[in-house]
Amino acid sequence: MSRSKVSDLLKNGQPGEQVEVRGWVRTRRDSKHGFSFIELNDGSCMANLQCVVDADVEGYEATIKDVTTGASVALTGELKESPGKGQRVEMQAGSLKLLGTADAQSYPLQKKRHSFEFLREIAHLRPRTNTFGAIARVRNAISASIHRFFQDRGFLYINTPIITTSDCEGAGEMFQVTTLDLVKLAQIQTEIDFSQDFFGKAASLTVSGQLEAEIFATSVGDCYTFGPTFRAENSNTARHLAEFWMVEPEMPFYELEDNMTLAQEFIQTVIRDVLEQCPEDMDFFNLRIDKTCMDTMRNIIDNDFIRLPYTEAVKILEDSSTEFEYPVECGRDLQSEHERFLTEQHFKQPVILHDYPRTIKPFYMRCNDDEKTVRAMDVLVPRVGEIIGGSQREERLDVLLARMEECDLDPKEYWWYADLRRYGSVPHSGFGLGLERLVQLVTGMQNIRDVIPFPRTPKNAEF
RNA sequence: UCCCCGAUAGCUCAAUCGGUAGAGCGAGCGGCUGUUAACCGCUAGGUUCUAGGUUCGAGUCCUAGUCGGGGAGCCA
Repeated sequence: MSRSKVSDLLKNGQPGEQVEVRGWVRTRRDSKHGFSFIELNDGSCMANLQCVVDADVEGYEATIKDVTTGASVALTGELKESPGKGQRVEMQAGSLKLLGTADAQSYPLQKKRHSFEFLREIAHLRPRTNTFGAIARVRNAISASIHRFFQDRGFLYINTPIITTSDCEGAGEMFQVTTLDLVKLAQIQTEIDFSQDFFGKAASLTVSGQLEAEIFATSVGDCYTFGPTFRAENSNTARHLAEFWMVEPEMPFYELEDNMTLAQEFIQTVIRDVLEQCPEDMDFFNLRIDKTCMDTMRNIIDNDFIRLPYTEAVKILEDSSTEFEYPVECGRDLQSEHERFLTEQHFKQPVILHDYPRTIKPFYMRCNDDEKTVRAMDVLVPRVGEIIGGSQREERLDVLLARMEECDLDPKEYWWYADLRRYGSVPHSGFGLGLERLVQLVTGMQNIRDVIPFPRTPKNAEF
């Protein structure tokens, strides 16, 4: 007999079927009338399979005391209509085999609610809980949907490098990558000679695949990257990770408006897919994690995102009667509280802010004719804030070089990036979406450390 | 990195003015039960985050540190 998955049995299993299941015990309830209920979970879905094990079942006597929360077991038996409430079918076990024990005294996961802070300390066991199992399934559905969205539109999936020697892409502090013997170098005080290092120059982990993606956008056409990204910022918030996953589409012949349209369709399509594919997990999040979760999803799916120029956003904020801790000032970046006001209170739906002051944006964004703003866009969503940052790229060589100078960057370091404007330059656009922030948005989870299996943050890389 | 708050049983928390360390849940044992957040009784379980200091006496006050939470900055 081959192993069935619990999700399949609960959905399609018919009374009378002989089946085998394997998984981990969530809880056991004994009846002194000589049988036990075992709630078995194998991670395939939120729900457990209730298995009724009579005392005369093979393996019962010898093992039932060790069939505790967390233990792994294999069960064979017959599916039956369940007389009890809470499940359509259950298993009447014919055999019980204990695969691995879990000492009840020391097993950290109890039959009770645990705080997310505590579960973070046992990240190797937290996927066995309802919440983290659901997050894993939803995150998977999101990732698959992301690929499907782009593949359906003929985008090429491009693998951009993890290790880079472009030392300043204007996107934050970088993790250095080296094979130099740091212990030895610390003992003899000397200048570091990076020509002796593995790549012959200083190298780091990537903070973005955008510049490389532009190479492919201007050759093979629409493309996207989807991979890990590293920022060595000492940021300690519920929205930042040192290692996170980013999706970066890059499209030739797209202007900013096209970019905004793609961003909206992208988010809406992925959310629609998740609602369709993970209904039970989403019910759980809506019930236990964030009661407004489903309403927020519906709202995002059903409405066009608001498109709002930066200058008009400033006006709205200035005209509002709300007292902000930090005053709104044209020419400066908006504070989190301002962004939250716009998306959570004023519009109550996603907002795409665009055409920001050039002084607060990176060199590669396309300059507007007003010489004050650039074709940048940020997609803001309720509760999570900025989920997408993107722009139309500067395709005019002279303007790009001038902007590099303005930003104190050495054009020599970006010779190949400038070449793209030197030979067959075209208007193009792209954006970056933080995967974990999207998972946060969909699940309602408050802390980004809980929507990635193994969070990396300052002072934290245990698992 | 900055501001505020916190760290006490396996987990979540309480402990008045500085005076003998407490509950619920979980666990063990027993009872009851087609149960499903099961229920009832009993039992065990503590270097009160770390290092100093004040005091006759510190979980409680002071200093420094570590880690966590909320907010801010950086951003996705």
